[in-house]
Formats: sequence, structure tokens, C-alpha cells
Amino acid sequence: MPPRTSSPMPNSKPLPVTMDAVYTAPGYLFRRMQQIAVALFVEECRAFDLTPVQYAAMVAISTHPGIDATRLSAVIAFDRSTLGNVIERLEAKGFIERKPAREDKRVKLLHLTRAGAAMLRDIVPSVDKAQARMLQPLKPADRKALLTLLAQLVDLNNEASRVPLRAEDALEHLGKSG
Amino acid sequence: MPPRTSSPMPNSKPLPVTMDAVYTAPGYLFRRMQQIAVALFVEECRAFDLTPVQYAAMVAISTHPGIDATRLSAVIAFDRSTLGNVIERLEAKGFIERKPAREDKRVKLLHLTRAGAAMLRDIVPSVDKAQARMLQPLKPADRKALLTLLAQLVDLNNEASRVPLRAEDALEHLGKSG
DNA sequence: CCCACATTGTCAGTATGCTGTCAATCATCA
DNA sequence: TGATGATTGACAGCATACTGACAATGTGGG
Repeated sequence: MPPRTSSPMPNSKPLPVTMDAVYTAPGYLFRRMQQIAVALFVEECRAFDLTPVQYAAMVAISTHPGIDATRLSAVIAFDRSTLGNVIERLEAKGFIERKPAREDKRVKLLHLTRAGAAMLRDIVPSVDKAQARMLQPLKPADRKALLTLLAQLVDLNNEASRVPLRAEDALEHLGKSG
Repeated sequence: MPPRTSSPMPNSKPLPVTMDAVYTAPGYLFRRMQQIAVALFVEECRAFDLTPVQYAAMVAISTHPGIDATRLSAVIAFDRSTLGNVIERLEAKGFIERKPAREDKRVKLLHLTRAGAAMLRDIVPSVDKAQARMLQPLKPADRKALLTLLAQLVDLNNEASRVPLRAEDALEHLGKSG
């Protein structure tokens, strides 16, 4: 339960909204929880200098070597413009490589470097620890219930997202250049 | 349920992580849900040109007229540096005023303008619609269950956040300058 | 074959979100 | 009182997010 704002002075004019309405709004709670999730991830993975977004991109490139930026965007449901900068940073850290495609001069294919693959292997336990920590305060049954409902809700709202998840579509056209 | 990545080619070396692990990780789901929440908020409130963060700040200033930026940060659990820019934009839009405090030359007190108060009254139905829409896909009982667990989890993880919610503390010192 | 359209990566611009740092100011204590 | 440390707002720097635009390129229809 979030702390409640108890106004000591009675108000003459009723306010249109209370802080309690904000504290219990799903949008506010999702924002706070996302920030908590990032904070725990960064804390657990400090030694690897990797953000949650960069981690998701690394996993996707690992799973689908030779993917291009646009399809990567669809596979992890991240904005295409944002992803450009993410890829740039991963390349600067030496974790991935960008190689021009032979058949299509527009696209640049993404591959993990040896160092990137090694880092990915090493970071997994820390990531798992962070994911476990953010649900830790709940009882095991509640953790499962929340996770199930959350996964359902994200999936059902997929089209409402600015960048819907399109894992299947993105992979259909893959497989010839790897 | 998120779409599953079915690799057509059997892998010789087992990968350290699968996309499925990413899709079901709480951190990934919270990020996606937060982005969906923002998208729905912006869509419903397009006519008011107000972001979720700006809205929360407006409500807090409305509830606590004469609050300063540091206490506002604690009341809505937003980063103090970020809040500076948010306040600047709200002031530029003419929704709030910043007035120097007489007792303490460092602080600037925040008040809604008449236009800001009017806007806040008008935007509330749109905000409520957005909040309802993001839970809409779930059955009513599931909505309640998710919201309860989410509120619990955010509260229990409060200290893990970079900017913990400190509504009570922040308000203790308020009330003399309004 | 050429033109209209789509796709790809990139960039500019805006808005969070966080880490630091800094000067001005305040509060406290020796 | 005077030095010390804390607080406040501001700022620089990095990393998401999203919008809209753009040039280069690819694709298909006429």
C-alpha cells in the first residue's frame, strides 16, 4: 500500500484529482515498477556495463545471427530509431559487428563477436538474479499469478504498443544470410 | 502468451539464453507494459499536449500548492534532475508558476496557474479512459488481482528504486508557505 | 525500361531517467 | 562568529523512447 496523503487543512474547493488516484493508477505503477526493474538490473550487472535494452538486443542477435536492425526491432519490440543508437554502443564496446549485406546494399547484418558471446554467457546468472529479486517480495504463488497476468496483458495490448512485437513475421524472411 | 521463436535449424552449440527467457522475464514485461501505458495515455490526451509525467506533477502541485521541486520529486518518486526539465516545460506552457520563497533564497515554490487548474479539471476524464483501456483486455477479476499485486510489489520494492516514494516525509515540512 | 512506391538506416528534435558536479545558500556546532 | 557540512536548483553527460524526415536503395507495374 502506498503512503497516503492526509491533508491537514479541509479544502473549500474539491480538487479534481487526489494523489491517491495517481498512486493507484496502473500507468503510474507500471512506470515505477519499470524503474525499479532497471535499477535492480543495473545493480546486479554493474560489472558487465550492460543495460536491459542492450541485453535484450544481445540475446536476439545471439538467437538470430545475421539479423538486420529493422527485424531486430520487431523481434524485441523496441523502437527502430532508438535501436540504432543501442547497436552503435554495442559495436563500440566490441560486443557485436555490423556487416553490409551482399544482396541488399541498404541493410547491415548483425553478429555477436567472440567477446560478445563470452560476455553473454557470463552475464546470464546476474540477469536471472535481478529478475528474481524484483519479484522476491511477493509470495511464490503471487509471483506466478502476477507474471501470468502481466504476460497476458502485454500480449493482449500488443497492437496498442507503438512498436508491436512481431517475432514470427520478422523471422519468416530470415535464414538465407547467416 | 508471446509468440514463440521456433528455430528451424538444430543448433550444434546450445545458446546461453533463448528469446523465450526474455519474453517471460518480469523486467522485459514491465518495460513493454510501461511503453503501452504511455502510448495509450498520449493517445487519449493528445488534445491536451500533456505527458504522463507532466500530469503526475500537475496533480501533486494541485494537491500541495507551494511545494518545491525537491519535495515534489519525493511525492511522485521522480528523479530530481529530470523534474527540473518537466517543471520548465510546464511553466513554458503556462500551466504552473515558479516563485522564489521569502525565507529560503534557494527554493522556488510551485503553484498552478488558472489555466493549469482549468486544464487539470478537463483532462481527468481522458486520463481515466487511458488507465481503463490498458487493463480492458483482462477480465474484471483479473484486473483487480493484477492491480493489487502490482501495488504491493511497487510498495515492497520502494527502497530498491533510485528515487523512493517519500510522500509522508516530504509533506511533514510543508504547510507554512502556501 | 522507367516511374511510383516501399524499405533501410540515419538523423534531428523532443521528453524522460539517471549520475555526477557545481555555486549559492542555509543550518549547525565548536 | 566562523568554519563545516547539508540542501537546493541548475547543469553536463549518457541512455532510452518516440516522431518525423531524409537519402540511398530495392521492387513492381505499366
